[in-house]
Amino acid sequence: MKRRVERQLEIRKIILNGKVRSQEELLMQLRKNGFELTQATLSRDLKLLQVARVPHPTRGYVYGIPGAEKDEDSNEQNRVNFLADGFKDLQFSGNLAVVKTLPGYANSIAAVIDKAGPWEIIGTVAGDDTILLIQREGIMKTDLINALINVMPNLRGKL
Amino acid sequence: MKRRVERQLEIRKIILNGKVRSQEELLMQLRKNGFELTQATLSRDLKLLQVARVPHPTRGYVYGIPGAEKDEDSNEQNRVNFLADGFKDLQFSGNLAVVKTLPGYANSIAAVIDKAGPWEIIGTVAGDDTILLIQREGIMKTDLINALINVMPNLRGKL
DNA sequence: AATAAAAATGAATAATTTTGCAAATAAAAT
DNA sequence: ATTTTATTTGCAAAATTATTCATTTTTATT
Repeated sequence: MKRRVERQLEIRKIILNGKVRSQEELLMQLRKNGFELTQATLSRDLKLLQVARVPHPTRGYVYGIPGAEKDEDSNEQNRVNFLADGFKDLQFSGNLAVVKTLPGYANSIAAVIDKAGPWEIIGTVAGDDTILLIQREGIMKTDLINALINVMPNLRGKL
Repeated sequence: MKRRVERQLEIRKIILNGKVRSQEELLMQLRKNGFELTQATLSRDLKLLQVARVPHPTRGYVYGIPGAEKDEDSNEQNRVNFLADGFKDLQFSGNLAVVKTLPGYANSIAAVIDKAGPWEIIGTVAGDDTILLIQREGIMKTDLINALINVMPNLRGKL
């Protein structure tokens, strides 16, 4: 399962070089660089990487990454790390904790938390960019913070 | 030749509201708002406006304007006033406040609140016609109400 | 190591978007 | 006002991209 990661890194790299007009074109490039795959897989990769096809004044359409500028990571654990980048803030009120995220990240992050199912958190409710965490009675803020770090190591330092 | 400009402005507005997943969907919205056109024309408009279809972590694909995020300002205030019309009711329970809105307004209104980020409110979770506001510890109801009025002046009198 | 479970992939197909072209509409020129 | 020129649009077809389904490959478990 190494190939997939390498491939997506390569895709990012090519995209950031900024001259791809279609998936077919990108596919050729990838094959030239030794990656075997079909357009179907490429489409899925692009979706995962959030690469969009944006209209370009002179070149018709060009693939590009709206937000990012950097490169690296992708795979299941890295997906979590990646999602952690969407984390913005954590605040408490009574037995509730409120996580603010970048738009659209709340559900994914909440899903990660749900899946891990830390004992300290008895449930989550996610909107688009906000997650409500209901913490178990008797839990201290630091316990919950540690639980989150346990689920998403990358959060260390952001909390 | 006025219709085309108006239409494209309308498209921008709808897009910036951020919930369009396909041209068909956008087309319906436009028709509902009194614009007659086909999907082909829409495609061309989107190209002109440089609106891209970007993969969204949770929503599949969403149309958006990569570069844009700002402008508005004068329009922004109008948008806020407009959205305030969707407000229906406010009730409290403990450190929570529940806002009821017309169907479909919750997310937009919550977004306005989030953007303003009043100190009294530490987070929001929005569904379709309901917004949950988590208020900071030690805040009184009147404080929260005033914070809301501050964010959306038009609410004065409705609260 | 064998088996079960989960994830990734390709082929084919469906869904969506773009575009060539002719017709309609608007603007400019006479 | 009429003709000429340029712009805009819809239709239908082409091009492109996304997804379904079956299969293979990888990862986890016993």
